[in-house]
Amino acid sequence: MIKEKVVKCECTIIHNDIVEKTRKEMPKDETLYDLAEIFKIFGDSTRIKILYSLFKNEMCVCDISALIGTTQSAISHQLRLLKQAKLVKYRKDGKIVYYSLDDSHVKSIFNEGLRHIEEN
Amino acid sequence: MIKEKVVKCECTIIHNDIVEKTRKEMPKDETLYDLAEIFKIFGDSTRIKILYSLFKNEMCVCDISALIGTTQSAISHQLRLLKQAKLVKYRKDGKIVYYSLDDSHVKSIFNEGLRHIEEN
DNA sequence: TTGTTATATGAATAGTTGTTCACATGTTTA
DNA sequence: TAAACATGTGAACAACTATTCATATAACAA
Repeated sequence: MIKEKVVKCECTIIHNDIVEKTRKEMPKDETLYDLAEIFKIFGDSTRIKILYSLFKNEMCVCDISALIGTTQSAISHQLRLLKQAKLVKYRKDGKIVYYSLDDSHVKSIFNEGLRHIEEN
Repeated sequence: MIKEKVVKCECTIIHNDIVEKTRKEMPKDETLYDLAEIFKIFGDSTRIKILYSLFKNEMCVCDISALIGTTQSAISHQLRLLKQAKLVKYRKDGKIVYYSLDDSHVKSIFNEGLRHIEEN
């Protein structure tokens, strides 16, 4: 016996019109990937805490780790990701590095998220 | 030799006033965790695509997998997560299950995210 | 210069997660 | 009833990720 099961498309398109209509309305794949990338950044409580820390004041790495209660190293690693995502910026003053928010949408995105939580 | 290095707090709080002020303004930890959980859900392109699929019409599992180009099984697993996060709801019609959006904030959150992308 | 402090970073590790595969469940149809 | 079909789900696996540890870098202080 060569093959016991017939290989078949496991899925039948039931509502072809809706599928095609929706396909045309979808943003292009690249956009959706980028969108997922940004939310992936927000999907970690350490990073959320870092961003919240910076809502009103700039802070140095040391301050942030003390505030959040995590290793300086861990914070530094996460700040690198936030930098890459253009969510924070920094300025150096001697050996101290001050980080601050670099995006105006973070607050509104967080607020929308909070509203979802509150309703559930 | 028992210990070569002296264990020390690796971090000095430099700006104690800012740290304390910020600590008081932070949402409580539980809220921040919940917030991260929601964004974690949005942080996957398959789930983003599913949610976008449902922006204008309800769709059955088969339609969604055909549209997105992923296994029915993978879609089904992801729909479970979206259900748990109360982002989608469903209705059954015979053996067909129709899914639809169950949250009014998804669109505005996505739009804010898109605005961030457009600026970078 | 030497020691100290603030921050960055590579490597290793443990934990998490998305997909696949095989199969179960439940519904419809012949 | 048996076969076909839509969907759900547990287990396994591969890929990814957050933290830790050790150490590097760079600026300052003595």
